[in-house]
Amino acid sequence: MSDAGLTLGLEEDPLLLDRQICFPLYAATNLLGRLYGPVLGKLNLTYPQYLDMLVLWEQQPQTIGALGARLYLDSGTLTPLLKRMEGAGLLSRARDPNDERRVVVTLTERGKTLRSQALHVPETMANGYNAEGVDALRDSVRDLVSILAQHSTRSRGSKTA
Amino acid sequence: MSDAGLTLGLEEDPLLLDRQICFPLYAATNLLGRLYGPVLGKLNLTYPQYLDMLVLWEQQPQTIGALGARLYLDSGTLTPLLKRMEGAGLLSRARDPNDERRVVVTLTERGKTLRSQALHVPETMANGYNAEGVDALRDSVRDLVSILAQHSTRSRGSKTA
DNA sequence: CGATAATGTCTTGCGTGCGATTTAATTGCC
DNA sequence: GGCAATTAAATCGCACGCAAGACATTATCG
Repeated sequence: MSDAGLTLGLEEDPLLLDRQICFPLYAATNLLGRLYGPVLGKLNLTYPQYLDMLVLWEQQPQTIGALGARLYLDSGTLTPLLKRMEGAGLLSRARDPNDERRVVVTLTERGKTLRSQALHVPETMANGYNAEGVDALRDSVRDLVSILAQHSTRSRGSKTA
Repeated sequence: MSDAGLTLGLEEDPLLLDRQICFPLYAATNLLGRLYGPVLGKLNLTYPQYLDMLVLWEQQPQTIGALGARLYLDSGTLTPLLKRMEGAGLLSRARDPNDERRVVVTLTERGKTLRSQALHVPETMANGYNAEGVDALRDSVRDLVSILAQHSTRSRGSKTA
């Protein structure tokens, strides 16, 4: 109805794109995925698959639920993703004999070996940027993630803490 | 081959998930989208559609290219998205008579009116978080975005600067 | 003026993400 | 032991996001 012309100096338009925290995060994620794409493509990995491998290279085997807790994803996303990676020969999926509800993901030799080829990815990506402030930014965003995760009903809260 | 056991104190494993800047950004974006979802659902908007509307509420009409430059997206993403929004009656799309290559996006009355219902979204989302540090974090991520955008061949660089 | 290059959008194919539902297995509870 | 509640994955439908290519329009250059 009105033009909202009553806002004086103090309260600015809350809908300005540049006031949102969500937009830079959204844009940065998209841009980063675009930059990672060609580099990871040489390893026949997509961006989410790469993140999955990072988790598995750290600890392995792991259940789908544990992977999801770490990456803040659920089985609706992970199941098809892992099936593609299984098809690519990077890992195998099998029901946990002790609890047939769970599916345990195990790296194949091919999956383990790929790690050596991935070792250069971080520095390739960092090429050109000075790491100044990046560490602090990463920690700040990580703090935001932990706050957001608390407010999330999904992503099973089976945290270690 | 080897276990990479030669890393002494100085150089840690570059593939640790917690060393990556990309992962918190990825997780934060996903979590944020999940939190925005239900709120925006009441306005029959998705998260990317909401960002689109933020741009259009600021300036309108705009070409698809201009929208893409602002959101760091290309027409491959925007065209189907805008068609859905057109189908929802929020906007109209028409070729620019002065340059038939361009498509100009114009808000309908319904699209303009929706803004008043969206005004409460930012504070609804911020509910619970203290804005302490959020502004600084937003600016830091924005700086990262502008750096990433420079390295991106896509997202037509027709910047105002 | 005509051929060619550049530009802006559309289309296609594929891989996520997510809400919602379904199915199977385990836990609780009596 | 038996049955409801809970849990873990899988499945389904939909909406992105992107690379690559197709297409029409405009600009450029000889």
